[in-house]
Amino acid sequence: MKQDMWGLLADDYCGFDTVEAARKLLGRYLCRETEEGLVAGVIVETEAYLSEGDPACHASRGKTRRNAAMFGPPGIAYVYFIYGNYYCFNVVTGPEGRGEAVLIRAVEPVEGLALMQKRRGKECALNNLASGPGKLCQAFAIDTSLNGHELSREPLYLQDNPGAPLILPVQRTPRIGVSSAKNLCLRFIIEGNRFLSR
DNA sequence: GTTAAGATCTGCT
DNA sequence: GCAGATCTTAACG
Repeated sequence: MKQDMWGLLADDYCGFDTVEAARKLLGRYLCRETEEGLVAGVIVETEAYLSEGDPACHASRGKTRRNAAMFGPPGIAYVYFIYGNYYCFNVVTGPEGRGEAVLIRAVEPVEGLALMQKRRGKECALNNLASGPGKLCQAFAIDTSLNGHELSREPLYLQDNPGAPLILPVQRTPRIGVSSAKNLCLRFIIEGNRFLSR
C-alpha cells in the first residue's frame, strides 16, 4: 500500500491539503533523538497556516530569509525563533513553493520523560512538559539547526501510532496567540486531552 | 541604522 | 487574569 512522506496511507489523505494534514497529524508520534537519548510523544494539538486569505501566516507576505523553509517541499521542518526566548516547530505542507505549514502546538509525553523534565527545568508536571509550542521545542531540544530537516528520518521524525483509535474525537477551534484572522477555525485538538496548551 | 511587533512562557496578584 | 522578559526579524528611512 502506498504511503506519503508522513507515512499516511494514500487513501486516508487527499493530496497536499494543509487543513487536512493538520487534522491527520493528530494522534501520530513525534520522535527526537540526541546523544542524551530518545524523547517521543503523541501529537494532540495542531494549527494550520495557509498561503491564501490568512494574514497570520508567515508566508502571507512572500518569501523571506526566515520563512524560506515554508516554501520548501512538504514533509520538512520549519523552525523559527520568537519572543526572544522560544522556538516554534512546524511541518511544511502543500506542494513545494506554496508556503503552507502545520504548527505543532502540543504533544502528550510518552518516551524520555526524565530527559524532557531535565530540559524543561525542575519539578515540571507531566502536563506542563510539552503543552505549548515553546515548551514542546524545549522538551524536544528543537532549534533552528533543524530548520529544513526532512521529518522522515533521524534525528527528528514523525511516526505512525498503531495503537491510536481509528476515529479520534477531534475538535476545531480558532487559533491561539494570533492577532489577525481570529475568525478562522484552523486549530485542531484531541477533545478532552489532558496535555493541550489550554 | 532604527524601530515596532511578535504563531510565548513564567511568575506574581 | 495580567504584565514583564527578551531579541530576532522585517519594514522603513
